[in-house]
Amino acid sequence: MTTLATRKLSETPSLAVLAAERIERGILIGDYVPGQRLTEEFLCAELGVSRPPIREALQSLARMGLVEHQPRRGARVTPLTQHDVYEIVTLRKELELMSLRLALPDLRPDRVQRCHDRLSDMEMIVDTGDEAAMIAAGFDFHIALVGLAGHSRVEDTYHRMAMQLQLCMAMNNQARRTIEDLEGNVQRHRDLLAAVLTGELEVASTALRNHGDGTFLLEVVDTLPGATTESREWLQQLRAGGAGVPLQTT
Amino acid sequence: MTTLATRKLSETPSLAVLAAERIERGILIGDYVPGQRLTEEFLCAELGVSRPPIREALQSLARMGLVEHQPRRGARVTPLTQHDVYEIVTLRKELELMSLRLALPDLRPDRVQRCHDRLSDMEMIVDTGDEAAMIAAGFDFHIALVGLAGHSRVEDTYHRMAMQLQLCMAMNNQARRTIEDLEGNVQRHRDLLAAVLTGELEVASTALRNHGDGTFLLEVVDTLPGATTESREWLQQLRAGGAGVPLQTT
DNA sequence: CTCTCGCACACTGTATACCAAGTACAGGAC
DNA sequence: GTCCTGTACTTGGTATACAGTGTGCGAGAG
Repeated sequence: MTTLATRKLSETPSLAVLAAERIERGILIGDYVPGQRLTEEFLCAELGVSRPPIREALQSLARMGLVEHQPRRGARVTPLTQHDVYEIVTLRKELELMSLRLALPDLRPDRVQRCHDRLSDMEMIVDTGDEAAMIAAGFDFHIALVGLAGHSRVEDTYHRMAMQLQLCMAMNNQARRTIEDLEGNVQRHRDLLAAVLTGELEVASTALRNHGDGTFLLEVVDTLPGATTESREWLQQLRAGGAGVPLQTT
Repeated sequence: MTTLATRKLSETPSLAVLAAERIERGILIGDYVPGQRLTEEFLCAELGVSRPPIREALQSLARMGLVEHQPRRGARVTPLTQHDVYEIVTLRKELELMSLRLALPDLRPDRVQRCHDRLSDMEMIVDTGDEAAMIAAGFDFHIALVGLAGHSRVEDTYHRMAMQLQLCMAMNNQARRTIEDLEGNVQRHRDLLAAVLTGELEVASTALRNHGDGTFLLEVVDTLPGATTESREWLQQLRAGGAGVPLQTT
């Protein structure tokens, strides 16, 4: 057990934060699967910390939508429904478009630089071949992209959404599927950034639309429970218009 | 002190939730003003509960954006900047429009009913003359309106935003300003719902635009620190186009 | 054999006490 | 007047205890 408490306490990230990171990673990696109960006692033993920090971490994860809190029953990894996937994907598109609308009239050099930095991170990961890291880095890039708008609340919301989308991908991974080509993946993001930096809303939003859809989810999404009228309709449209759309998501 | 622990335990809302409600109310009423430190010990004494529930409540409020948590310094009521107000108002419009786009093609009777219910609540409040309750009820109505889309993540985000907007209004109240006419206020919301129920996006979004802007904030927003390029530009546009726009917000 | 009731266990929600570490402020030295 | 230092206050974390509730299992009835 542990390693958590062994990190130097002086470098201030609280144990609750560290615990949250660890659990989050466990969820996104697939160590903890959707529906699995996460009892406080178990996590205490696993991470070597006492209950209060664990409770705090679980709250934080609940806010990110990665775990669900049931009143006297504790927490479990959020079991996503088809409707959830619909919500996540539609929210994503909406937030990205809103950000572009806000950002394009006045692209700030420092914010653009942040995008380039995230792109550099991705390039460095290509060599390592670390697929999980590439996925995470891809999301960081998208967050930086949304950050172009300088709208912290939108960025926060996007961040939460990204976590949940990663959870979707984690479920997908279990159903066998990986990023086929790391370098190609980076190139796609490079192209997207270039399109955004033209400053043309039309160009940027088109690039965004073609960049990646929920298409990669199509295989798994049918197996999920919790279909609703909305989710079914969305899925139908996605299938109808999905020809020629790349299979990547991040 | 107290009354909190005296509520029957059997009806299960946890002490943390109750504490959060109480503190939230204290903030929105103006008992606790922006920037004020909220020490755990003080709140324990005030609410008659121990530290763990208080800490949990503060976390929850931090997530709603009503308090700010500083690493070793504790929590304080969020001191809003001009940029924050800009973000809140723009996010609001965006979320409401998104909801309408999603909802109008297929208005569900049960969700519409919920809007009517909230409207009824407002009507009942007219007689009591309780201004604070009217403000809260107004927000509940708007949340129900957003709920027409059946998109829980958008609704959640809207809810958080609404809390922060109420915080803005609380600041405003201190600078003297109240709802002039409760019945008129209800009527405005009645009209808005009617416009939405036409099912015409154009009609609905126009009604939304005219329903209430950040206009009521114009007096206070200048006194706030933290102006940015974005917030200044927004404010300018608001002033330019603001003629004839009602002064209400909720 | 199946269904239901009830009981024991497991876990959360809360309280309490306590320690370590960091921040802020006041007072003194230069 | 400025800088430094020590002290008080507060948070972050641990340990422990306990009550109440949900869960699952087993025994007994039909």
